[in-house]
Amino acid sequence: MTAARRRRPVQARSRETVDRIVGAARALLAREGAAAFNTNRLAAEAGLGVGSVYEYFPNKQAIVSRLLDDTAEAESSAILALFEQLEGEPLEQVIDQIVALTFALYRDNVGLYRVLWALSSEVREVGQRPAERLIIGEIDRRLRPRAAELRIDDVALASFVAFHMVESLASRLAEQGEAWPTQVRTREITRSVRRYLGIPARQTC
Amino acid sequence: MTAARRRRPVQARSRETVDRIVGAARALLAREGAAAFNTNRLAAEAGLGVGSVYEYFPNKQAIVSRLLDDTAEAESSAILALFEQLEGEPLEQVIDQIVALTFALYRDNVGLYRVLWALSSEVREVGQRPAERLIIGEIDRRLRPRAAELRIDDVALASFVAFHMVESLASRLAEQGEAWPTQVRTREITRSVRRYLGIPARQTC
Amino acid sequence: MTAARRRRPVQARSRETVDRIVGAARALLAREGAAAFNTNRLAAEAGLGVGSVYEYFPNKQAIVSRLLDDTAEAESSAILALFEQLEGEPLEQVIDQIVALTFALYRDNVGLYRVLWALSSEVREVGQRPAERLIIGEIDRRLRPRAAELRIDDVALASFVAFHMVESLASRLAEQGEAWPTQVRTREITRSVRRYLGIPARQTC
Amino acid sequence: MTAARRRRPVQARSRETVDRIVGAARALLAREGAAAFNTNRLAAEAGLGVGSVYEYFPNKQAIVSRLLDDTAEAESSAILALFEQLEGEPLEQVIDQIVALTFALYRDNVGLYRVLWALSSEVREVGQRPAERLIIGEIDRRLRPRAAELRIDDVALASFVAFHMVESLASRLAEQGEAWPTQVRTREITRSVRRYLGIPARQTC
DNA sequence: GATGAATGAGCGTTCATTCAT
DNA sequence: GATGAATGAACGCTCATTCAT
Repeated sequence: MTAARRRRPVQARSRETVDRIVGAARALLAREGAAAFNTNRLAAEAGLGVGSVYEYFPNKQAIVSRLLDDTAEAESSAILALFEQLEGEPLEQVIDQIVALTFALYRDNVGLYRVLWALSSEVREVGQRPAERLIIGEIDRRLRPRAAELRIDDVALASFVAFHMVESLASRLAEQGEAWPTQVRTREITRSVRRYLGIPARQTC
Repeated sequence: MTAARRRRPVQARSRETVDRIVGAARALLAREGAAAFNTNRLAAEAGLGVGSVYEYFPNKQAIVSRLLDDTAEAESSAILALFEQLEGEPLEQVIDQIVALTFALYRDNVGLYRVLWALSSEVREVGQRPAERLIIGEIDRRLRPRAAELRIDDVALASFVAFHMVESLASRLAEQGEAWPTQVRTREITRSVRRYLGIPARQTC
Repeated sequence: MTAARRRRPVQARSRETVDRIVGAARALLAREGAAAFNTNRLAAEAGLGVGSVYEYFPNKQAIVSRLLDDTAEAESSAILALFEQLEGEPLEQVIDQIVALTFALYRDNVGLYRVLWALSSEVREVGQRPAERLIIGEIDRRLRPRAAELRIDDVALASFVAFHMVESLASRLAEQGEAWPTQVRTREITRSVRRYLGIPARQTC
Repeated sequence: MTAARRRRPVQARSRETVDRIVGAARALLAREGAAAFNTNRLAAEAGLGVGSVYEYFPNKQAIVSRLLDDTAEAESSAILALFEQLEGEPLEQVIDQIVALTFALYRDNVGLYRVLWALSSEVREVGQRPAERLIIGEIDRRLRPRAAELRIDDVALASFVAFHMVESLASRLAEQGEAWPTQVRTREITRSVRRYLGIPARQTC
């Protein structure tokens, strides 16, 4: 237990320093963009020496990857958590809520994503991202029981399209804050997926 | 007229050189990627001195912007030409053809776009791109007469969403060549927009 | 005596740690070369923290110097021991044996010497190395009684030249394993010194 | 001819710049040692920007190699020229002159060689250096006709040993300016080779 | 207008050394 | 005495940009 008490703070310190670096990277990127994101500035932003950054990350690209992974992980785990929470709820409800959450997440992170995108030339192909596969799987699982009723031939394709429809419309509409209010934009995304999946709109009872 | 005759060749020469630079940039980017794209390599690829490149472009970013604009312009003018050619055709037909063309364009250019995007961290806001506005305007113009029939409240929003739905699904599905055949993917995009716009599936009733 | 008994183990511990560091340095250098020889790697190799290395050596150069000294000391003490063992033997015999030993030592250590030399740009002048002086002194002592007979004017010079002739030919020939067999190479070095010193070839007259 | 006149100055300029870099490298190395030899200091010493250095050399190591090659080339061509000039002269004469030249060359360059040695960890093996092979070949060519008379069994071995004997004694003795005068030192090297090769000393007629 | 040698700020990265624990 | 996380000066090298020709 003494050993544990001794080792724990060290690990905690490490994690803390890594978090400081990642946090500084996020802040720097958000505040000053990709052009200002260099290892010396990053270290300064984190309140560390450059060497310390390299104590925890093998190179600059690894920091970008970490940021990319962290952000994707945060988003997908939020979405998967909501899926879980909505287990058993009717599809209509699920769509409403997932769309609202996706939209909110994009509104907060789309700038960061853009910059990260620009920094990592070697991006994983769409559809290869593990988080994406999990979410599409979740959609697939809910769609499959109602496939016949909704006249969906290829559930995998429908899930893929539904996911990307929500994700890309959310990202595109997230930037249109001046043209339409939030509620209008989310309702429009909801309507898109519902109609795509052949789910009758609630209002037309 | 004498003056014009004298200036014309010079301007023609200029245009030609600019085209050579832009062409070389496109070729270099396609062949060796964003990392190899620097002004010295570009000048060599274009068969010019570096100085000559700076005679026609104030800086590197201007070349990237020009490439971005040229590509967007080529795409949108192809789409706008198709719109014009389909003037008077029923919406159903128009959607089919435009989707097919958009998908084909994306399949060919998505690599170049990715690389250009990575190079220009300061990208114009979505919705600000002039080509995009023109296409959305074209959609708007065709949608407006049938707005009542299709129960579309906000035609501008519907046009925006329809455009981005096609564009983003095309870009996402363009990379899924191994999962589904081309025809299946384009049909699915077509179905998405049709359903979104409330156009009944049986196109030829 | 109590004080001595208390200090001794501490000093013994110190010596042991120093030996561990020096041994690790030698191993690291032999295994991975000069480029991989840095204080962090060395500490890891020695199973110590970097700080501990600095407890025993003021800086990196001191470790290199120590290694250099240790190796030179090992070599020269082997040679001096052989000289002592051959006390009273005829010069011809002594030369044979010393050459054979020198050649063997070089064949084993030339790689380490090369690497150490590359690491220490500030090397002592030739002739200043204490071990060298001792060996040259030993040669001098044996040569002096026979100086008249061998018609040697300047015994100090002859000793210096004889030493360096053996040492440098040994180091050069040590790398020519593919061109000539070991016995041929050592015989040639022996012949060189003998002739230089004017010792007639038929050793056992 | 106009083209030639135009191109020539450019090539001349290039060569001049390369020479400036090489000269600066030599001066810097000689004056401040290996530790001060870095690309920025070198560029400053040459009165150029760092970039210009990299216009002519792919990396730092290439400059060291160039220096090494230049120095070896200068030395060996001086020696080979002397060999040529002494064509037909008796071996005794040749040895005298070659030793004197070698000694003089070493006295001037031994410091530079030491530093270059330290900078290039990946040094060519002894015996692999092309200049060395040429000189040994030259010795071999002169020794062969007299091999029987001098009772030399293996001319190749004798040439190798003679070369390295002169070279290494020259380099070792070059640093002993305070112990013995130049003439004494060169005479001792000459005596060494003569005796090694079995050539009777001039003085003992 | 064209050239390309020259530039040098600034990058990513290393590693000898320190010092709080 | 031991530790190893933290440091930051300094390195090798790149490449957008300039300017004398």
